[in-house]
Amino acid sequence: MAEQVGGPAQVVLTASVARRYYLDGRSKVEIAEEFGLSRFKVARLIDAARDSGLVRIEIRHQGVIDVDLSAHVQDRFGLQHAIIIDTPDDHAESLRQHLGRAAAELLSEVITPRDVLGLAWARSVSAMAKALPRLPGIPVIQLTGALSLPNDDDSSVDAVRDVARASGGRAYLFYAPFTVPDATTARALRQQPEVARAFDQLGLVTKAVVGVGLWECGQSTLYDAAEERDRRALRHLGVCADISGVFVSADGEAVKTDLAERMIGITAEQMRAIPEVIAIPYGTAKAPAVRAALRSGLVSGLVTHTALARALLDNG
Amino acid sequence: MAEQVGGPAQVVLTASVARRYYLDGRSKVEIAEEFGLSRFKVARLIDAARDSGLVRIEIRHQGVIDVDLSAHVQDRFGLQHAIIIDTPDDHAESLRQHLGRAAAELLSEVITPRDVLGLAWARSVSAMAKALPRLPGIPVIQLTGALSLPNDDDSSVDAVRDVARASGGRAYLFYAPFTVPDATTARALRQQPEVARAFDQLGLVTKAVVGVGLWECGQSTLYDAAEERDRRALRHLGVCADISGVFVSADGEAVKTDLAERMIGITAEQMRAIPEVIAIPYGTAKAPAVRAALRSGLVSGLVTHTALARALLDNG
DNA sequence: CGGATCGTTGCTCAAATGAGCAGGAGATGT
DNA sequence: ACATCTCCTGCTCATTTGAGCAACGATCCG
Repeated sequence: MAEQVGGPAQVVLTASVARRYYLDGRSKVEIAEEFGLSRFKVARLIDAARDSGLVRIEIRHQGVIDVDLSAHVQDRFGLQHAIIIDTPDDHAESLRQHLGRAAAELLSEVITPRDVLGLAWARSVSAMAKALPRLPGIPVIQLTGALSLPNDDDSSVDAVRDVARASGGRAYLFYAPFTVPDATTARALRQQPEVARAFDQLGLVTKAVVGVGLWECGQSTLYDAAEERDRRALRHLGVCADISGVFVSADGEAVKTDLAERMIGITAEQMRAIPEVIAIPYGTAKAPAVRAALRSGLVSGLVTHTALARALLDNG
Repeated sequence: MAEQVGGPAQVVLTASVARRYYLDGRSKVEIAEEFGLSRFKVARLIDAARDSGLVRIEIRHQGVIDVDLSAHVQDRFGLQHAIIIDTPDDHAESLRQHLGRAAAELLSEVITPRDVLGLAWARSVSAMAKALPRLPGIPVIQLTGALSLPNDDDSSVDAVRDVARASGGRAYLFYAPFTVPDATTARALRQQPEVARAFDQLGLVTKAVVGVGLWECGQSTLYDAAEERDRRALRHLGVCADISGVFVSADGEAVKTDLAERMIGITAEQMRAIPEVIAIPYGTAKAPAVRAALRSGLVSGLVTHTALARALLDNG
């Protein structure tokens, strides 16, 4: 870089040639004829122009997507899709809306009429559902029960209904909590017609959208809703992340838990069978969980913000 | 420009491909293999990236030369060389120094050991001479007499001596004024051995450096030094510019004048015979004169500053 | 002055590339 | 439902382009 290209006349000639080539799109042969040079000379001038920095090529996107970081993350973690939203925002609610919108765009871009869509419970998934404009008429399957949140009227059901309405396709939804007090109740609930009907479709799901939580206080709605016994038990088992109810350790292994028997939701195996699972995590604190989720191979798409993406790369 | 490239996934893919192509210098075939696309698809993505503005290519020079303007001027006026110095400066002395330095660089770039260099009298030529670092050992010919300026110790002779010293070549210099009171004196001076020896070389000159003046008060040292009678007479003859003593009209025709008989200097025909004549004008006021000089075809190289170059293009 | 070395130039040949085209999928109007 | 339209894809073939090479000229030393 920044080597010399010679004297002023040389500089002007080089710049003219580079302009004709890069900006006017002429071929080197044409340029050679125009300037009375050999095409080799033209090629060398253009190389010199690039090497010397006289020609500067930059790739950027005047929008919310950090294309470079997105590509880097996608490449680094071998993802099918990675969308990194460039926002300095760190307010959870606002972040969720931004990411929801981006995820909605991504989904409407990658979904085809032959897809079957699965939605897990997560606030970011709800945000996406609300931002979704229109979709082909595809079936939408609810993947998990819902957690009721104090300050929020969203639920897994709402998201499924929203999306099904946007698509005009069949909605497989049910009303059930994410966790129940005992395994028996859970089994009973799974027998319930609506639940059973939805779970029967699980094997057909081709694309799913999930959230990611870190198994720590305030970093996972599932953690926050769990009893202290379960929190501890799972921590002891090495649980690092919950991917909409699927537990994985820091090194990306699915972890079998007692809690699973008391949950209404998709299993690790079922999730692994889904060709594309898009996660929408946010907050730098969750970086270890996201790393675990990516390592597990369960997640193949990521929609998140710059700060978290950088955290992933810095120590990933 | 600025068309869409599709959804976020598309944007990220396009950016990745464009990065590999433009920044990493991979071939489209390689990229196609890497991303599992056809090479045609890759080509279309790259085109889209350019059209949409995702890839921006700019050509600039982080230096004093405005390469774009230079190329434009060179093209517009069919010049062999055009160097436009980007400076907001409008102080004559400072401008002269900048242009002198640039002209010196240009000269040392284009001069070859087989050239014969001619120097006319002009303050900008002196400035160039002072800035000249080294040159092949070529003959240097003085083209005109000198005008003595009140606040300036430079003269045509000094410039010739400076350059000859820089080159180590033979200097054909003489001590004579640019204008004399009558034609007889002028003829007598031309008979003078030193003058005659220099003028004998005129036909051999292959490159020359000259100044340009506008035939108005304060815009030409020759005008300022002339008597009121001559000023008027030449204005009546339609003289617009003096190119180191060669007079041309606004439409670029050489103008024959009585004054010429009282001058010690190169004629229009002799100047036309020189393959490359580089002019170093400055000051926007001189735009009409420079335009005339360019139109005359006597000048084939230009070293000047942005303001004057823009003035030339705006109304040229 | 002769010889060595370095950079520059234009060549050949194989690979990369662009223009234009035909087939197919999806959208649209009747 | 059907015909038509449009857009997208990947093909062929001719052109453009790059890598490496040998000849040339200039410069530098001995």
